[in-house]
Amino acid sequence: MRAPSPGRPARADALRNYEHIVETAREAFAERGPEVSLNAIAQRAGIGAGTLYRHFPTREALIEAVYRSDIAALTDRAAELAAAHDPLAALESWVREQLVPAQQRPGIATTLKDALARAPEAFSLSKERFNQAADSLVRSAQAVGAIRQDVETRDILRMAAGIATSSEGDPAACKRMLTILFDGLRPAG
Amino acid sequence: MRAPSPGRPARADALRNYEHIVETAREAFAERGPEVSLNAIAQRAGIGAGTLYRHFPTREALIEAVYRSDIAALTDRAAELAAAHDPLAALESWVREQLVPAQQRPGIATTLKDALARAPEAFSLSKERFNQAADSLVRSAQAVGAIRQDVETRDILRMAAGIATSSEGDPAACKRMLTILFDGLRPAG
DNA sequence: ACCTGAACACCGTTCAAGT
DNA sequence: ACCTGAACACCGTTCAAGT
Repeated sequence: MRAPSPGRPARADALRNYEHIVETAREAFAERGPEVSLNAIAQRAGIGAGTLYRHFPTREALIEAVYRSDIAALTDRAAELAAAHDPLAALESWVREQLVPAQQRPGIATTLKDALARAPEAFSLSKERFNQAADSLVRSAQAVGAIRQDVETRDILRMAAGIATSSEGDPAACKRMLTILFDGLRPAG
Repeated sequence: MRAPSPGRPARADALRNYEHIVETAREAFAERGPEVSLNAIAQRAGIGAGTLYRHFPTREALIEAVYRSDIAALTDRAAELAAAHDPLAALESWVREQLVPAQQRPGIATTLKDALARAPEAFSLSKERFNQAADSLVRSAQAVGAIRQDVETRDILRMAAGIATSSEGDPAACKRMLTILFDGLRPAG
């Protein structure tokens, strides 16, 4: 069993198609949501359906390519915050101001959920790096005793995802739930 | 604009079809998940697709009918727990032992999410009653100061839904997240 | 090597025709 | 009144045929 390896192709014309599909999909996801028909994306990009499917064997693969740069930005931002603030402030700021807003954009929640589920297999470098960045923030906060020891990084990511996706269009509710989450993360009394 | 009113029909043959569709759908959802084709359900029930669509104009309506009794059981259980325990124990027991396990069954999470979103319009009695039961548990716990005042019932339901659906197949993670939730619900310090 | 686009087996949904 | 089931416009996916 070989890995799907959805890498960028080498030949110039194939690479052009690949990039063009990703850009077209980005527009289509933004306009119509992440459930938009793949045939429609192919047609809009002016290429055959088979070309889309060879480059991106699953819808997931296409979504991943579209949001790869966003995942990378989240990863970079985590490192910046860790360098500039104390561990708890860095973690809280990252979740509240970067992760949750990102997950409220269509498509990216799916990607991050997938990152969380599959990263152990390390099939995608950007997802692996994302998980490591999140884990680093959490471990640092635990190391200084700012949050409880009996929590795992994926618990926080999952709860943040649940809050982000369930509070669509209600920022006040989102803030309330995040406050509950972070109060619940305090060291057990 | 008239309400869809997906009530049970009066004529005996139509009622028989209605009930048979619900039972067939219940089996199909359990076996194949809540995304199973409606045409497949109709065929399996031995009725025409049009009959299914007249009784249940949307997939949501069919799911609602299938899980109506489960919603009612959850509602009843809330009242029982409120009568038998102190408010915090009742709320915590209800969420941990009834609500979250229920949401982990396929289909019912969708129904409860819908209940939460639409209950203000009170278009379905069982959903309205469910929300009132949950609200009663939360208000009682707030009245005795057992949980924070600045939380709304729907925040708790949403977070519980997020935890239930994101922790599939990992009971230990589910327990950890529920502990974070309930610690976060303590009166603000 | 890579691409096209017709073709396949599906899907949700509708509606003329039946009883 | 209620039901049937063919028909419509789609969907994801594949693959022979081209370049």
